[in-house]
Amino acid sequence: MTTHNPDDLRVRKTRRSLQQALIRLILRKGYDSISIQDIADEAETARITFYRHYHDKEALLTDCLNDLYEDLTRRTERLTPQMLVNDQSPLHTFYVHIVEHETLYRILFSSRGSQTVMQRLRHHMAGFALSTLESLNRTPIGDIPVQVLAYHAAGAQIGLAMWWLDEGKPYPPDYMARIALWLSLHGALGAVGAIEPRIPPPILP
Amino acid sequence: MTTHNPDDLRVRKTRRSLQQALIRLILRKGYDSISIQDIADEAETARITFYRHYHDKEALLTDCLNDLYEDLTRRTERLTPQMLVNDQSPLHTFYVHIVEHETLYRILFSSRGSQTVMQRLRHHMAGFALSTLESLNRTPIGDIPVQVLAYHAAGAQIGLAMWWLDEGKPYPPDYMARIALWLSLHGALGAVGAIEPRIPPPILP
DNA sequence: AAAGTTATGTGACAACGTGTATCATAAAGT
DNA sequence: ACTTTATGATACACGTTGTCACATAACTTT
Repeated sequence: MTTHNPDDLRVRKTRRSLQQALIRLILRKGYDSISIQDIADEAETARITFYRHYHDKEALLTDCLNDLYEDLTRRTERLTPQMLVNDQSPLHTFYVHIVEHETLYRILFSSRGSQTVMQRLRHHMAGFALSTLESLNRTPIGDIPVQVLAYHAAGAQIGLAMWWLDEGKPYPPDYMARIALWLSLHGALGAVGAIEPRIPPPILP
Repeated sequence: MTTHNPDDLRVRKTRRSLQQALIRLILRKGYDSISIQDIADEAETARITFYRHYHDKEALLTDCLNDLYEDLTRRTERLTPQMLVNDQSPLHTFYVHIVEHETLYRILFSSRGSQTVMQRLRHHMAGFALSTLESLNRTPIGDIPVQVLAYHAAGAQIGLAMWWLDEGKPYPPDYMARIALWLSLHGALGAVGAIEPRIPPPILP
């Protein structure tokens, strides 16, 4: 496969066409049933041109998702301690992003969506959780691994967002963002007002 | 497609062969590169026989995973308040189950796993969270919807388990079960020892 | 155990998707 | 204007899919 020059106008135009074509096709008929020929037709380009830029469908999808994540990351700001209690949290950005790209998120979350997407999203959210933890400027007690903390929170956010879309967005995005953050911070016992007794965390064996 | 009698010995034998063949093949060469012919060869049956029982590869995989899910449901018990602080929680059952069926869970959690089964697993975990909340015998403060609480916790558990398998099981199952439950109960602020000030939950708009 | 029923095996088929090759053409870069 | 390079058109070999009849084997029923 010839290595194309990414700065060439033709190359950039072709790749952008292919990416947008894939998005449109995913919205129209789901990911799995899409063939390379479909993408080429939709992008109004030759099938062989696809192979000159991407090895397979997954590679193109990855390219698209990178853009989506870049867009999300660009908007996501670090969480400062003061921001923990107001509406300007990165989770708010997340929920607004979901609303803006609702159809796409809906398909990615559904049974027709790709699990690869979810995995990437989980890593992304875990990274956000890690930086949030850093901004708190405290280390976990009881030798709780930070990774455990991060992926616990990441899964919680994604699972909640999936439920929210499934149910047809029963609550507004800003409420979801605040309650989601609050729950991750204070836990279920905080939610039921059972603040005592505070049981110490399990110790690593 | 002829409707086969599931009680017929030949049918049960064939389906079992196909299921086991798929598992073996996934172990050997991954899911994506497996063709129907491969499955038929491995199961020592004719290719057309596959089509007489399953519509496609995904259907066979779903069948395998449904069995897994049923097995987990059978073993999962309600969480009593006393069980919250010891090792006998359903989460312990969950992690032991993952270890026992590690290969299948890897598939389920991987990029090619079925999102449908994942969705069912999420609902299952959410139901478990709901019954846990009931056993606490307290209602959430600040009008927090119980569904939000449940799916927040469910996502956290599944996300954490996925990370744990991805990382090659860096901690023992019983530690994971206890830390997972503790984190859902006490939250991230509990994990960093920041118990005050206790910020009240957001109010529904 | 014999007769009837039903699942499986064989071999073949068209349709489709994939990946690659060649050569001419168009569009970019210098 | 000249050179370089990406794209388009066409074709090919190959593997996979889904579906036929028809014969045979295995199971169920009496």
